Amino acid sequence: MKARRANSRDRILAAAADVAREAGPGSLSLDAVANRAGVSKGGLLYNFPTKAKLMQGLVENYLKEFEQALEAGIAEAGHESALAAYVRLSADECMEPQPSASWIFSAIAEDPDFLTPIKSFKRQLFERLKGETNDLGSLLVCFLAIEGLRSMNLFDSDVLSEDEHKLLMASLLKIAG
Amino acid sequence: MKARRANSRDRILAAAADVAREAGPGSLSLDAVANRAGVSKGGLLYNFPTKAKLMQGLVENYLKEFEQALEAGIAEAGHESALAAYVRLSADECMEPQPSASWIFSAIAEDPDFLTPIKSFKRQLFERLKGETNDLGSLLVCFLAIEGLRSMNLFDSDVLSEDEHKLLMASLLKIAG
DNA sequence: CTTCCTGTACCGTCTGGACGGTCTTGTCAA
DNA sequence: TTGACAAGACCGTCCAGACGGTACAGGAAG
Repeated sequence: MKARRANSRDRILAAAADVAREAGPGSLSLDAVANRAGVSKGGLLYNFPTKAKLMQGLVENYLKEFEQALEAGIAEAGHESALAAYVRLSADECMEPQPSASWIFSAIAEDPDFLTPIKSFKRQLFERLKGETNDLGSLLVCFLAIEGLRSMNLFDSDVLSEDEHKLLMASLLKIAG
Repeated sequence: MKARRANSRDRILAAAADVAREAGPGSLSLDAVANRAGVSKGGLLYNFPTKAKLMQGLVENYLKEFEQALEAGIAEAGHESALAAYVRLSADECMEPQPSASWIFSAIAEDPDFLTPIKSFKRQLFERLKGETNDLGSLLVCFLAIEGLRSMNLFDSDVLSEDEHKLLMASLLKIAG
């Protein structure tokens, strides 16, 4: 066991996400995160020597969890296409009222380059989906629509009603095949 | 003549957008904007008494210009659907390599509520498009895909190649009818 | 003894904003 | 026409506070 009270690194990461969501991305300060995580500022700085490292940790953690969920979704889907699995996964994720990733805005404010890993991950995902279909146009539409859904969730937009959300998902799954 | 050197208010707004784009959304300070606009900080504060007012001005200006472009696009489209005009407009806008609106991240960091007018504008737009079609599913897919495209542009994502971009637009226009 | 962490005190920088002053322009009575 | 003056537009300086980050003395656990 590495830590006395269950991995303080993860607690800090979770706390940072909480602070960003509840107090707004502009209020993500080291002090606030330390307080929220039940850790002293020194302890925080011990795990993440700089704010940039914290952001980087947030990004890496996000990508790791996303990848796991995606693999699980694809494995579970069985005969369905990977695209369909991705659609389902994203739709479920975006159903939750909580944006859950508004820390991204803090990261961008810190340095826009923090997005680079996310962008390359998305490109990889797209390439992968591309290899499994012969209708590139439909894939593009689907992929981008999901991207739009994610963006709306990120911005905490309530532009779509629940019914519309469901209809959208059904339409996408029909396109995805 | 109200101002000596041609509307300093607009110059400030443009300067703010420039700073956010070039120095990053986290570096959008009043000083930086004032310098960029060729205006003293006092002069800036005269036009926008607080940073929040500046952000508000940015949002309102953005919405105003968007609305104008949209009306022009629709009028120009003639027999085409409003949705198709919206698709074209957005596609053109997102072709430009410059994100052009990264100040939005600064606004969110300042206060997420600055997005409210944008959200309600989007909802209005959606309702309007809804009234002009009988295929809600297709509208949803189109609308969300455009949203995805805008988000990618905003995040300065180069996930899509130019060819893919064109193919996407063609597919969307086919769906939009 | 080392690892991991706490707590506190502190520093330099930057920021938003308040403030008083200054220059220009328009108005209007004489 | 001119001179007085008010209002508008803008400048430059100053400041309290918050922030990221450092330094260091300690303490519990293994």
